[in-house]
Amino acid sequence: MRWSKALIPTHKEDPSHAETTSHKLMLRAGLIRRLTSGVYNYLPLGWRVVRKVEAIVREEMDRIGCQELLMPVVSPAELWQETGRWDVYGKELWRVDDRNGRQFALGPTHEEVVTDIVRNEVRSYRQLPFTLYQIQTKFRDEIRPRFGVVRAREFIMKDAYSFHRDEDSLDETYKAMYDAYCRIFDRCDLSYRPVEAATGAIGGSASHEFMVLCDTGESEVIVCECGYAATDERAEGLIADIMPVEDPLPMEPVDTPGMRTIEDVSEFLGVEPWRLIKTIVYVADGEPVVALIRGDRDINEEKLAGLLGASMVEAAPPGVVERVTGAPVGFAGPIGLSGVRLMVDRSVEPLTNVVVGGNAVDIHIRNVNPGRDFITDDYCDIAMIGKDDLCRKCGKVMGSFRGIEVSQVFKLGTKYSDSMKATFLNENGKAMPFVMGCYGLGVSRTVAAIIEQHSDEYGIKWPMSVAPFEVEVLAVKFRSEEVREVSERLYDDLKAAGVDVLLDDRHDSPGVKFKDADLIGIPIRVTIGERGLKSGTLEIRMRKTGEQRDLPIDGAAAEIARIVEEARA
RNA sequence: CGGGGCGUGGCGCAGCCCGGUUAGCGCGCCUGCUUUGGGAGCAGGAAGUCGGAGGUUCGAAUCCUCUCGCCCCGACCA
Repeated sequence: MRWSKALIPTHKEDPSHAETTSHKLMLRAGLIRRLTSGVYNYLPLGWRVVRKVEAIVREEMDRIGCQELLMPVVSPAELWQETGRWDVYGKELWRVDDRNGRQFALGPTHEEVVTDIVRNEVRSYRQLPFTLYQIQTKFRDEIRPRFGVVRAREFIMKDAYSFHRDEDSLDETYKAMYDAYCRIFDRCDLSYRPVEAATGAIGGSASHEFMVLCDTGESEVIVCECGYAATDERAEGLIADIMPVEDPLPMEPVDTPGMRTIEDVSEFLGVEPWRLIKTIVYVADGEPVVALIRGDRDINEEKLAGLLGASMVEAAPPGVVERVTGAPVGFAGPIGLSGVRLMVDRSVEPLTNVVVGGNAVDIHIRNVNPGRDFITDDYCDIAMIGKDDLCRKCGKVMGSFRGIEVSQVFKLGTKYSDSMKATFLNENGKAMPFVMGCYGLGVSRTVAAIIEQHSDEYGIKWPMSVAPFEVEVLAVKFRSEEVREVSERLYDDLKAAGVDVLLDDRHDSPGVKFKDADLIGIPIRVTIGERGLKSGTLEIRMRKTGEQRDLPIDGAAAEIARIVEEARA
């Protein structure tokens, strides 16, 4: 490609509305342009990178025996209603109507569609297992798109779905996919970490996310030196017990007029928040549930939903709270409740003489003792992880880092095959639901993640494996016949050698061309100028290390092609 | 959805508070000449319904009302 003919619109100044490194550089280097909030054009340079990443993904998917296919972006509402996700997915599911008012979803993920294919086409256990994948534009109507393509409403994703006769077979593919993902991110030269993850709206029994380490990342990961790593939504920890040993005192109701929050009550009664029990009423798939946790901690709704086996858990509306507790919001407590399931976090167990809501207006109760004043069958973990929590595996204090979630894999089990009645016949002729796994990888997000980890104050430093071009031939003073001739010959020779090469043949001043070269970050820059030509040399410079040296013009193309070959992943 | 901010040639911004010639600046773009190893110089030039609608006024980029869009923080969320 010749720069003079290419659409590579670079900018000298940072765009005013971009905050993160990758967002700024993708705009400045002419990789992307915003069309509207959370929706981007991929310009030629950006698209070349996307294609390189896709190629790596395809190679690694094909290597473990996956088959590529393409499903439609648009799918009918009925399919989503079969699994209940038409309602569960919420506003993030981008819905559209056709001219007859029929409803459709723009696919955010394709479990329903792929399961529909498989239930119609696959009959026998002999055909199992297999994995289908696609690379496609996905839609999620994000509540707040941000950071350029990192959280976009329209983005490019690789999604794969595996089908099995049993859990063992799923485990095998899950492991193979996990390993393939490691190879993909290694080849993209990313520093990443797989971590245990929550399953969220996709559902299923186990899940990992691959996190690219990055301070501006949106996700928080909890890690322990023993090797434990999980997202903050998923992480389990031991909440340090700070309750001193006390003798239980008799319960005592107290007037707390208008004191509805932990903060209010804590201040009003002069007790620390951890000496209160927070009581929250939820509605889980239509059923009210009461959750208890130490007053200074928060409930993790994700964990609560998991333990209840519910697909949707949300804070109960005031009406439900009143019906369940007999009091308006702000005075709920565990004492005297009946006919409602009680979920008690482990942090409550060691508490003595604490304050709870009195289930009556303007009343709280002091000196409540779990086990004596209310009973639970079992203490569970429904706590949002906290800063000083200890590792459950080794007991040490855990740390955290921030990251960009570039992919997530799930063991779905039969969640979708059950609700969509997707079955195969086993050896005994019995209809069994497919056991499924699904495996997403954000391609466009991966591109941004690579930039986050590979840039400096001057611009991007592409790894060879994903660079839009492998070599840039920078002709200083392209008007000079000698320079032009050598540049053109090198350009042709490199192309002939199968190297992706960009020739900067613009009639601009050297400064402009050097700055642009640094900005777009092609791994190898070859500078051809009158200065070097006098001694029969050209200069080769590595963007990543800054290392540079002169090469004799004769044989330069072969030498450069060799270096490129060596650096390809 | 709550809070904050911003919409002025392609990009980055000034002007607005305190209304008053043809709305400016830097970069970019076009033409010509010179220049060519780290964002060149000179000369000439094109390009803006000041986000949109309504209002106040003799007069609105500027004041008022409504509206649309964009960004940030939060809530939320594979």
